Amino acid sequence: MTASRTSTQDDPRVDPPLYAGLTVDHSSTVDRVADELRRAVFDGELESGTPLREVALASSLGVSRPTVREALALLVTEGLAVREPHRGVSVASPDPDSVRDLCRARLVLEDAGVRHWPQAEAAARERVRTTLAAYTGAVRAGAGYRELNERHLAFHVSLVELTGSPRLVAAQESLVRELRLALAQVERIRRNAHDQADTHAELLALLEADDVPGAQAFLVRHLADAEEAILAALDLRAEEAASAGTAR
Amino acid sequence: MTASRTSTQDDPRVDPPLYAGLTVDHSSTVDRVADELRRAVFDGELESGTPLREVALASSLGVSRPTVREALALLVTEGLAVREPHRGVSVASPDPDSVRDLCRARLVLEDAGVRHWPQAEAAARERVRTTLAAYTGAVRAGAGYRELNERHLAFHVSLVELTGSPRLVAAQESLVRELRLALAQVERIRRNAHDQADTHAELLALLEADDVPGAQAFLVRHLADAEEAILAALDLRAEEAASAGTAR
DNA sequence: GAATGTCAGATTGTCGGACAATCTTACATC
DNA sequence: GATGTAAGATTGTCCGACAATCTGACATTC
Repeated sequence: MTASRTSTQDDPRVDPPLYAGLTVDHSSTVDRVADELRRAVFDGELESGTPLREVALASSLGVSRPTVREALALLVTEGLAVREPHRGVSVASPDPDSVRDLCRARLVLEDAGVRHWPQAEAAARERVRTTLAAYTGAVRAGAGYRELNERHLAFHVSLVELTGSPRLVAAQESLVRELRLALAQVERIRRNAHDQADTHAELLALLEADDVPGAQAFLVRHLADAEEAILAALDLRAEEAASAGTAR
Repeated sequence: MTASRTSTQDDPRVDPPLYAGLTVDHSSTVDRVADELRRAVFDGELESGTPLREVALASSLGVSRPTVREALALLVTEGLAVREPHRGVSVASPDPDSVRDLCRARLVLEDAGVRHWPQAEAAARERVRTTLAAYTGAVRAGAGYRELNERHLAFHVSLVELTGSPRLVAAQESLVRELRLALAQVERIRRNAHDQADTHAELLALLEADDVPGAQAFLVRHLADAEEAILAALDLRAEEAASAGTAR
């Protein structure tokens, strides 16, 4: 309620629609620390399970302990880290059950978005097209697997945006964040992202043809495939970790 | 991922299934402060828009400012309060757009739950029945409107539990929390909750008959009615506030 | 008279230090 | 082998302090 504590402020006092494109960074230190931690987690610099010590992070980042604490609390509510009372927070470790749940949940949200396609606002439909174009463009440009993941997940978020519901989009973004964590942990080993640009183009084609049931069925298959791929990679990663453990 | 920082811990070290029913309150001071604030908000003690000053709350609750800050951060992430940079946090004020979004979003989640009825686990189905029974029981017992709201919303959460997805349930609980806030603000004026026990019984009957499409259609109507009722009450409340403002 | 500059008060954002409570680990004891 | 004890580390909570920022009132300038 009373949403939008966002940056851009359209103040009614300033009459002319001037001063567009001017923005000031209103981010707090806590936000920047949280951003840095997220980046490190997504980039695989922080392996899953790694403890995030408050004092160490504070001195390392040049901020105070309360600031780090607040940032860690953010990560915890986002599901990127877990807090065990009196034991501190550590990077969350994706387990198969979590991945399965993530995929089931996002199927519900993305399916809702696809169903809304006919009634969706033109702007939302256009956003689906542009995010897909950005994805395929990145694929053709031979972008790194991290950027490909970004673009890929952005497309799936844009599907939920078809519902026009900010809260559903927020929920999807939360799911995608956790998924990104899982992917980051997986891709520390297999440093590649599937090229699924064609697959997604096919999905969009079905939508453009107003074939909603077809798009739904397509989405079900696509997400099932994705789930299977992630689980397989996760399994492979667990095996390697186990063999590394016994070898030691 | 690696969920459950919950209270009950099933430790594999203790062999006999003894010590059941023994629990220790592991809640932190922050949690208790947050609980108290939620209660005050839901009970209408704190009107929407009321600023939540850190120092005042700290001295009033007998805790330190950092503790209050952390609790307020929790409320903000839950959507029960909003933080404006350098201006502090205040109780969120439900506006019509938010209510519409909440209803649209929960329709997606609850509809997903209803669709899952045939494949849902027996325990989940049983939970729907028990929460409905608790609701109707409370209605017959002439419970207060607060308890009725609790039971009513619990039923709608139980519908999402049919999906078997913890994350979807968490999302629904978040939506319901915001809805509770809106209802609390509305009911400061009209201190009554609709008796919708019969309506919900009808929904369950459709499910028991495995008439999923019927249940879906029923749910759409029911949620549309609920949305309309809340919006009307909200409108009425806004009018009273306006007239009170001009009268002063 | 409207826009702008300035100041004081209030509140938050961030910091540093401090201490108690708790967990872990290792060691000692029965 | 189970239990008790001590040390070290880490978190949970608190206090005090200061800078940054917002608000509002007042003075200034054109």
